[in-house]
Amino acid sequence: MAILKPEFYERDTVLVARELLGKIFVRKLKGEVLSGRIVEVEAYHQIGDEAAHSCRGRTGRNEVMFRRGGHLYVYFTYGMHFCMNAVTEGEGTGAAVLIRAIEPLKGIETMRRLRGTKIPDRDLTRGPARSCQAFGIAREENGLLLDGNVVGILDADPLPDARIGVSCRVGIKRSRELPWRFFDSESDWVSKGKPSA
DNA sequence: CAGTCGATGTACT
DNA sequence: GTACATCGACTGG
Repeated sequence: MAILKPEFYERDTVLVARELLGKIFVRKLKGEVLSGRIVEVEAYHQIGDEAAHSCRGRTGRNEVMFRRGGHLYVYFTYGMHFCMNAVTEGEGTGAAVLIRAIEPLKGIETMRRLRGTKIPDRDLTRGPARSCQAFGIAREENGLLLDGNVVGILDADPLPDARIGVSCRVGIKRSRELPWRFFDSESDWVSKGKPSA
């Protein structure tokens, strides 16, 4: 399967979020390929979404979120964690899809090493900050293109609609009512985070 | 199993 | 100061 091109990301953010389920996130780290299946995502948008980092306009922190679709937006939060997003829509829009959980496929030994030995395999990637740590995603990866050079997402068969779970987003207070979290309802790797509404 | 709570840096009021 | 797109250790049942 091929790496998803910018045209995939430059569409409606909620649509892109749904279609990212089942696709394969790949990350090259020191010559090794880490990969996994995306099983949980959330959409964020500057317009009508008070929870998005972009909701009050462009700043130094969220600058990448305003680039054209197909970039990787990584941010630091809670003093110790990173989360990663795929930027969507066109230049200047300020929208992205948060990758909340991934089912590990390749490079599990490396993920175990990056996450720490006492972590059960089940918790390697079950959550946005855990996924970043398992794939070695941090500040240096912010702003990279998802072109497969260092990071990228491989196309795969779409999930049937009946298999896609929908809920409100996790860990936010503003715009909590938006049903913009999507997950593979048959996956054991979806995070345990509780929707905020 | 569920609930609570501290850690810890950055952005923003 | 305060909030934060979280996690892991700890508690009690």
